[in-house]
Amino acid sequence: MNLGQTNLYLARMTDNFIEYLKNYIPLDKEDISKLYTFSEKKVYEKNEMIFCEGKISHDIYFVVKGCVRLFYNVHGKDRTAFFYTEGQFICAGESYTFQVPAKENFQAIEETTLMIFSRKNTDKLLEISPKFELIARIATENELISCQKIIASFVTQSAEERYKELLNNNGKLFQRVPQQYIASFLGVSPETLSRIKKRVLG
Amino acid sequence: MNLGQTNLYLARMTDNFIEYLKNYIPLDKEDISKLYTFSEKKVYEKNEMIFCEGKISHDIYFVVKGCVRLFYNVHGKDRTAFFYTEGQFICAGESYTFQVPAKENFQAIEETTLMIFSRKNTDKLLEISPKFELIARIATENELISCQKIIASFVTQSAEERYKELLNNNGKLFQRVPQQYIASFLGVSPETLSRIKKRVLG
DNA sequence: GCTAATTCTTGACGAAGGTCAAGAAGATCT
DNA sequence: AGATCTTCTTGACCTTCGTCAAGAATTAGC
Repeated sequence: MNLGQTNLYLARMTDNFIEYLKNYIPLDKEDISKLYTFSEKKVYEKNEMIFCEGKISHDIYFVVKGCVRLFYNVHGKDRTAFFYTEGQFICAGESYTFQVPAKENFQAIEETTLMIFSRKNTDKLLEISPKFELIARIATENELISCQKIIASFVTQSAEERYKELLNNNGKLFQRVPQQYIASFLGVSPETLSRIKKRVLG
Repeated sequence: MNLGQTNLYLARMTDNFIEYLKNYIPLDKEDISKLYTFSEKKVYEKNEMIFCEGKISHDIYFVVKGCVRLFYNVHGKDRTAFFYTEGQFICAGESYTFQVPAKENFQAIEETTLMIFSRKNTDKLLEISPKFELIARIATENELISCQKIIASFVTQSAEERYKELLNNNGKLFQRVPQQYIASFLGVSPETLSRIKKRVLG
């Protein structure tokens, strides 16, 4: 791939970012230019760590392309709690909000392009225009809704039911995410997920 | 209790509501008067249903006094997923945001006083002043953080560990909430919680 | 394309949790 | 306070899941 192609590729990815935000609210050229001024783009390679537990989070990330997993460290083993794909914001909420050390780890599962908004820049954007405040609120609301659904699934469903639902609603995830990560997302061991799969798919 | 006492009591409860909001942001007299104009206070008796699944949610609630449980109906049995106490907002997020039928049920566990904000009034408040937009965003952020913690606890902890943590961080809940509700919140049967209790407390 | 890692599957076994049922303890109502 | 209803506890049994270990399949690196 030559440089010209690479630039074209990155330009398209950046457009995706704006397209995703336009789902929330219309943006004019000035808004878009401000977004670029107050953000930074970064490409992470497969398995690269984006953010590690113990640090204080100063950034909000937006997935332009790729897939990120959120995992926690439990007695040396890691447990995946969430996946972020194109169009989603990533943030270690408690650490970012209250400036306490984070328990979260974020890792790129595949080559992943993120827009990064520092706290300073985010605050500036929120001040500049109520549009960005609205985007922030809607993005937060959407993430809250998906978190509430996950909790509901833990309280109301068996591991097998959660597996079936994930297969129906987000089956592509199985194509891009190692099964062991999905297992812990579903709250079971890799071996159990393997057996559930066999049982369900025959 | 005579009428005079009742009014005094309700006045104090209402002040609590404003006090809680002042934790988010300073409010002047005009803000406070607007909040009263665009909300309604209602007292629910013990075990009274506040909102039932299948309906479309048009309201956000704020707990002034009392305790509310969120539960889902699973094959005729109910599973408690969350408790709301003084100072928290309650909302059937997906239903309220996208106007689809809700899966959530909200029930008062004790006599409970709520401030009710209709969608219409909420939108009006958000338009009137960026202060209310800020309150909305912070309240949403806080609920998101607590949801993320719950998911983390399901993914990283055993039922016994979740029990111990709840005992440490929110032990009062055991004084006001029937144990069977806490059991399903922890993701286990009432019998299992009973055994965990015996094991942990001796 | 071959080798070396890594990941996934399978079996065996033990630990943990669910269910049913019956009795104890606690709450509620008049 | 006594009767009734509900909730909590306990035991027995069974199902499900986790763990360990070994082999199969897939992926990654050279």
